[in-house]
Amino acid sequence: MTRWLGDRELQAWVRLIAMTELLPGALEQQLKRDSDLSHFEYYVMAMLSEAPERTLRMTTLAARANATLSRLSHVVTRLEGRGFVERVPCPGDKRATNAVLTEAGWATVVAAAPGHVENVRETVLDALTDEQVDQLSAIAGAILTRLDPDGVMTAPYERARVEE
Amino acid sequence: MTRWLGDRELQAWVRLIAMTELLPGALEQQLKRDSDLSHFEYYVMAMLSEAPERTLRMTTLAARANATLSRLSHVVTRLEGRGFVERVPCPGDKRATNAVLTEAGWATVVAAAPGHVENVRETVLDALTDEQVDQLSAIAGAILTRLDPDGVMTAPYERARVEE
DNA sequence: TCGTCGTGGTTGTCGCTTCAACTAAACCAG
DNA sequence: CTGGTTTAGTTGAAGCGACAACCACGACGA
Repeated sequence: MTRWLGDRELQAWVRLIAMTELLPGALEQQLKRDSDLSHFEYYVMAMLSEAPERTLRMTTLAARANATLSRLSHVVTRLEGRGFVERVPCPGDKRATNAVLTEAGWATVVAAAPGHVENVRETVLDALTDEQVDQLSAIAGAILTRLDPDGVMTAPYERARVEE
Repeated sequence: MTRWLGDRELQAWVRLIAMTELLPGALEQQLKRDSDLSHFEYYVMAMLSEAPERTLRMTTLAARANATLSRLSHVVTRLEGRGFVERVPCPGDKRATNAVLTEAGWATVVAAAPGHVENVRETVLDALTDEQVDQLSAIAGAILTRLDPDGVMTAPYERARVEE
């Protein structure tokens, strides 16, 4: 016997769906327009920009960006073509590949960041009270526990950040 | 001067991103596996199943499913090929097309629904307290105000629902 | 040191979404 | 009722992601 959704559950659910459907588009659009990057490309480069040496193993980077290795590989190929990232064979393990953010890539992320952050503020954070921001954090955290039990994706942010 | 994100804001943001990245995949996977439908296909058919006569104008349906007309058109073409939906010229306005859910389509949604709802419960609702469900509703509502000011997408659900 | 299994990564193909162009019908001004 | 604009929808090409097949290297037991 199925437990159907009550009114409040249904409302929360429908809104969540609508949000997850709409939000990516909004981010995508701004980044594409202002910096000619997809959100995923931006995110990948952002992860690299914060890594020591601006370098990360493909596998690690994939986990951080929550992508399959395949997806990442394709994207890195494109980013490499645009001169934003470089592939460097990993010394020590010859199977492995390191992705390194180039100077041009760094400049691109740095240029894209303010607009992106501004967009995030406008569409999400500024719409919420401080209290709601914390609630959202807790809620998303709880859901992620189901979705991504190992917390691979958010792990690097769980600790306090030093700076941007 | 950019207002960077504080720790709590950053945490909420990263988690939100992770969630919006992971959630669609989780839904997709279950529906694909159990009913051979994409979430979007399911949603389109679900909208039709609740409409009077199981019929909706393409434009209306697109708004309800938060899709472009183009995307919807392609999907309806595929669903038509599988015998789940039929296109019927709209009497009254010869420009318009009505999409109608067939008997087979109806049967398919009805069969898919319980598993889908169960999945939604498991991955989202059961992870939250009753209080959090309401908070989520409010938060998503606030964000949607920015994302979709006219509330086209969620409108049909804003009023109390009769049943599933 | 050889065979086997597991890991890290790449590549090709297919399906879906987006975008731009296009058709056709309705509306409307004069 | 004529020409221009808006609305409704379709279509084809192009790009991206998922999946599966694949290769290369490393680890490990015999």
